[in-house]
This record gives sequence, structure tokens and C-alpha cells, in this order.
Amino acid sequence: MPEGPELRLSGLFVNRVCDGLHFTGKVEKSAISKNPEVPFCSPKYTISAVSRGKEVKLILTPTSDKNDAASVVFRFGMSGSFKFTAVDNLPKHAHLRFYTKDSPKRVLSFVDPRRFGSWEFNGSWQPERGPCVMTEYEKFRENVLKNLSDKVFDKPICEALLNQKYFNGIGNYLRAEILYRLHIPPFMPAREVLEAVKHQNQNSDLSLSKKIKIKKENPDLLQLCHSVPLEVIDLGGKGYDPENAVDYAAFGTWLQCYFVTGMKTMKDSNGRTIWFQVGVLMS
DNA sequence: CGTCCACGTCTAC
DNA sequence: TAGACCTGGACGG
Repeated sequence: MPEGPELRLSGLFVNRVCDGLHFTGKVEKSAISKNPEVPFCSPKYTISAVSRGKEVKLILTPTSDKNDAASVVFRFGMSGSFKFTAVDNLPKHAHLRFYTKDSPKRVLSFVDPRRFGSWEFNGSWQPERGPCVMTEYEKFRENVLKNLSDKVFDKPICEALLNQKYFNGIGNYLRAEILYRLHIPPFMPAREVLEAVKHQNQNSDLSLSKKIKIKKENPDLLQLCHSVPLEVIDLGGKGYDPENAVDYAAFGTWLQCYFVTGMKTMKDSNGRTIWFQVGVLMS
């Protein structure tokens, strides 16, 4: 379940289910996972989460000494998620496990069938990843508009949108939905699209209130990189998560382009499928 | 049974 | 810029 919204929703999920709970003992890793052991052990600790783009960090805090807090930073690959279950109901593919002290004994698991996900003990946010499109909007916007000379922006806009140095949190369904909202041809050069955003940004003949009104009614590409992911979070489910039929139905209804009947698909230069509106390539 | 496809990085030639 | 890394679901024969 893993583009920015799913990572953010996972963090919120952890904070909700772990609120007021205590965990204990060692952190267990499955034998098959190639990710590192998590050498943290405490008789009584709490878990909280924070997310940034396509990463989420769990903070493990011993109740005895909050200065001994440790953390684990996760990336979800194509299939990562957190689940909270009874100990005797451990999910398949639960590769990292945190056990509660409180009864009934439960377990918070990092579940990842395909094992493309990764974690790092006491790691920091990946330094090459840019500001979060959801939680650091102004920084995100500035990071893009100040670096338009980067060769990343020589590429088609649909490919640039997957670059996590600039669009931390955007993934394959979000790029399709965002471009669709503005009817932007996916293979337009990114710099061309973004220079127009920058120019629009500086257009200052109008009053402030008029500018705000225009911004609200005609959000530009970078605003949509923020607001479209937030729409997914506001659906209240888990976003892209086929496992929950009700939430997945709501997500499916929300999609306007990706996976939608009648939309066209192509492979981008990295072999990833881009969904877009029929006719938009020619317009 | 087989082939294709999937929400993403990684590293090796 | 290809593969590599994986499981599993959908669909075809």
C-alpha cells in the first residue's frame, strides 16, 4: 500500500493502535528477510510514528528513560504495510515484529510479501529524498522551482514526477491522477511545464485576494502534488490497499484516471505504465 | 499449468 | 538503461 498517502496513513495507524500501549522485549526479525536485525530491547517501551514522503519512522521509547529512545526508518517497496494482530494470528510475511507487554498479547508487524521494502535501525530520512509533498509543502515547492536547471527536468513530466529528490511521496497512481486533473500530456518536457508554473507564480499584477482566489480555483501542478495525496488521506481508509474491500472500493471510486476504463496507457522510458486521458497526447 | 502484471527502488554493466 | 529483487492475483489454454 505504498505511495506517500499510504505511508502517512500507516504512521497514523501505528499512532492510533499503539496509543497508551506498552511493548516489551526484543524486536523480532523473520529469518528470510535480508534487512538488518533491530538490536533494541526494553522491558517496557512505547511506539509512535512519523512519516515523510515515502518513508515512515517508528520511535521506540523506553518508559524508564526517554533518552534511550531508538528508531527504525521504513521504506515500503511495492507491498509493505503495518498490521496489528493477536500474537497467535501473526500475518504471513510479517518480517519485523514488536510485541506488547499489555494483555492480551498483541504484535505490531511490518508485513511485506514481496520483500522490496527495507528498514534501517536508528536511521535518518534518506538524504537524497526531498521534502515531503504532504507535510512540507512550501519547502517541496521551493526545492522544485529553485532547481529547474537540474537535468531531471529534461525528462518528460510523468518521469520527473517519480523522482524522489523532488517529489518525495509521489508514485505511479498519483502521477497519473495529478496530470489528469490538469490535462497535461504526460510526455511534455518537465521543465516546460514547471517554468510555466514558476512564471504564473511571479505574475503579480493582481491584488492579493484575487491571486488567492485564482490559486484556489486553478491549482497548479505543484499544488496538486500536495492536495491530491491529501484527498487520499481524507478518504479515511488505507488508500491503495486491496486487502480491505470497503476501503479499496472507496479508493477505486476516487481514482479518475489510473486503472480507469477508457483511459490510455503507455510505458515510460523506465518501463512503468503511465495512465492518461485519451486525446491528451495530441492536444 | 503458464504468462503477465502490480503502489519501488537498487546496483551493476 | 537494463535487469534484479519477490509474491500472488488475474486470466488464458
